Amino acid sequence: MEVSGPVGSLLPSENSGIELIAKFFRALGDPTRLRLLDFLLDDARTVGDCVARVGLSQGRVSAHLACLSDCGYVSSHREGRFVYYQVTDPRVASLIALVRLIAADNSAALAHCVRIDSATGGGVRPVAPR
Amino acid sequence: MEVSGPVGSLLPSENSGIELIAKFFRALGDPTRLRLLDFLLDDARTVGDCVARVGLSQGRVSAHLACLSDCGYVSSHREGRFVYYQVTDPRVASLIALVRLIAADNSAALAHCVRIDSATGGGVRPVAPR
DNA sequence: ACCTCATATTCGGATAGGCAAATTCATTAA
DNA sequence: TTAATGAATTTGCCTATCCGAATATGAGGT
Repeated sequence: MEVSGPVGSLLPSENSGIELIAKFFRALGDPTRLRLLDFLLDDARTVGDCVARVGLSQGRVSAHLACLSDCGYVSSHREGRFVYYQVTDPRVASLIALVRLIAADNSAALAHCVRIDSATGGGVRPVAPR
Repeated sequence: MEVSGPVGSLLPSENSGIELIAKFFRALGDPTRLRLLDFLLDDARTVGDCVARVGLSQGRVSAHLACLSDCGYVSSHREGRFVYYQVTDPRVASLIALVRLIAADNSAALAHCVRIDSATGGGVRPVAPR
């Protein structure tokens, strides 16, 4: 095994590993999931709480939470009819904080980046002016 | 004005700010861009270098680099006919390293998360077995 | 068993965003 | 100016993923 190069790669050597990291980032690439994550940093909350918080349909919120859970950003436990979700890994907060810092220094350019669209999402939109 | 809650929010209060953070994450949610970023951590490279590295079309690579640039992950400078791209913010490496750590502890679940698809992309695919 | 409430999954529809190929723009050499 | 080369943009196509609404599943109460 190599003793490690001068700088080497920060990424897994296998394609599947790189794809996982990308997936992991994509999980945080949605405003709703970010809001949920933020909401779940302090306390355990039920799906209903989350629905009230973000204002989307129950089904959609449930799916978002499942996604965050699959990716390991939150953990969940059932209590009777309720399921509680919560961020348990303290590194998650660090991650968001770090990104906030970096993004803050580039907010102007970021805002104008059209290669990644800031759309509202795929939902019901008024008309789309051609 | 509030003096700040017990923990408060890690996110911007404005929707537009949250959307920016999401955008920022989405920029890293693509395997090709991750590979490029990794490639650009050590030295400045031309678009041609990057094309050779990732093996995609020149146009696609150029667009990916522009995206990374817009988001502030890399900076660029022209030298004659060549344009060099490079990661200049050391926090970018920290960010990737941190995510690697967190993702590593959840790789099993992450790999099975179907809510975020690991697809190869929209390009030319052999056949797709119905 | 049956009903109710909370959560999860499925369905149909629309946009974001990835890819290659072709085209255009920019810069330097003849 | 014209040709050559590297990079950026446009075009057409295809998949990922968002959304709400409807439906299904799980747990507790009657």
